[in-house]
Amino acid sequence: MPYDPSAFPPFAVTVDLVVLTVRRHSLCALAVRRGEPPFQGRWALPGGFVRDDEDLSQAAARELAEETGLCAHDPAAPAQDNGAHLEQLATYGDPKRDPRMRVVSVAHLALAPDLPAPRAGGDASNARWAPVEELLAQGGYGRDGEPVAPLAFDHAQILADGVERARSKIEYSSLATAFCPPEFTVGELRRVYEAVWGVALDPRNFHRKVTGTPGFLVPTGGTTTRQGGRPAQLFRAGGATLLNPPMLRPEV
Amino acid sequence: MPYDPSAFPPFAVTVDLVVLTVRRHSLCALAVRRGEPPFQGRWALPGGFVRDDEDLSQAAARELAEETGLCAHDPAAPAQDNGAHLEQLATYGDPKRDPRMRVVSVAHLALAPDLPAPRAGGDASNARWAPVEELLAQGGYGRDGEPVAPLAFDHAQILADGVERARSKIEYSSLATAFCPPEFTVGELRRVYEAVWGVALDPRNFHRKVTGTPGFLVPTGGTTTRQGGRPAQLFRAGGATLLNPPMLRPEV
DNA sequence: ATCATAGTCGTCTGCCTGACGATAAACACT
DNA sequence: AGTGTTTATCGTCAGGCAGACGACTATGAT
Repeated sequence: MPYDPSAFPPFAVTVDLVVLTVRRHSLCALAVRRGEPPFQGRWALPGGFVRDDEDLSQAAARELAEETGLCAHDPAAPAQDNGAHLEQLATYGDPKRDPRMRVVSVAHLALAPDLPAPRAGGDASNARWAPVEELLAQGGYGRDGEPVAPLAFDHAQILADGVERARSKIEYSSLATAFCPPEFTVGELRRVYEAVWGVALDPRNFHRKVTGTPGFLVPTGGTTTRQGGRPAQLFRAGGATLLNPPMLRPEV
Repeated sequence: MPYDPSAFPPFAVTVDLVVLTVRRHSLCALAVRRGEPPFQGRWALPGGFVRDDEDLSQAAARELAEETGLCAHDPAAPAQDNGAHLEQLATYGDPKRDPRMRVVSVAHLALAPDLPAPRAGGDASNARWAPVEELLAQGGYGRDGEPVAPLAFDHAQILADGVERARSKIEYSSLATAFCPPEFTVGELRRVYEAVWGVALDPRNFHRKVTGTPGFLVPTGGTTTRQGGRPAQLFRAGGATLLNPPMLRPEV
């Protein structure tokens, strides 16, 4: 049995990406327009086939670079120059999830700071950042009132799972800094939490919390006034990845 | 491109299982002995190919039933008669993880109460419960002094990831009850936490904590004395899946 | 000058936690 | 029957953290 290729059914394996960022106070995901059937013209998550000699994380990093120009952020390299956080999310393998053939998709979650306009093979009209509520509003209407078709395949489920992962993971890890530029203020970090969780946080308690959690933030010494108001201290992400004590998400 | 099978490399897709239980105060995993190369005679995690018409979770549930006789516990069914908790863990797809061919393995994590001896296709000598430290002690020695070979393939990594998932998930979810029989005492639940985390917990504070967390435990009215000492109240798992406030794992 | 905006520092109160004393109810001895 | 051992359960107390919120600071806009 071991070497007989007929002993197991062949699968296609893909990686799909949930790329999240925070723009204009709302959590947005990268969506690309499908150029071919099935689901031609519909929005979908970026992704593609895993190549013959690639590891899954390599394939995800390659797709991420192709779609956004971002370098995947190796967990071992804390200096996040232009790197996004990238981690495996979950794997989706319903026999009917792709009408053409049996496809197993290993979804990955990427978190990136706010970026300029996306590019999908150089074609800007086929890729965009969209608020996740808009992408998940099945058959609803977008911000400009036009009807929005649901995402292709099972990508709505994948996106929902990715958003939920991000929401819960910024609670007990320093992952929220992956949404920020290399240097950021406490207020910018707070707006990340507010956008991802969709809640308002008390600026004073938030400030006390994040500056008091060891290893979360290290001051750079500089200040900025890019938000208006009194100048704010600039910070970099500290070495800690697990927050102790964790940030607490307010009750529903 | 869409319908051309030559456009993507074919993969074999398997499910591997990390089946955990608590026996004799220690966290144990199910291991099976490989009967064929590669890694013939070595211990490995149970698993097998995903069939053509199966979803990944169905394949995992089927393998679990074949190896242990357990029914997979659907998250929607809170009554855990003889059902184990089953959830997807992660997917492993290094091109060289199987020397024969390109295999992507979707690992699943199963948590079960203490069971009678395992069976692997009816052959008891080819399946066993082993303490996870023993299985993870690369090239170390088992409890009876005989040398232990490391697990086959990348199964040591998969097992380590599964154990870590279990350790962190019993902190903020009611998953620890999946290690207990349908009715159990606070002391039995505490010994689960102690075995999984490998720490000693204060019985008084633990009792206050779990009985005070809403939805975690519901008293059945009965008592038992199977642990010796004063009779203890019996409880069933409550409906809550997420614990608020969470259990706190003591510091390192 | 005045206002609006955003940041930062304090205070107070209630809740949770860890440490630990005390009591209760079974069993195993003598 | 009495005594010790084991496990379960209840209480107390001090320290720490979180939410609510007042106060003050430093900038730009009018």
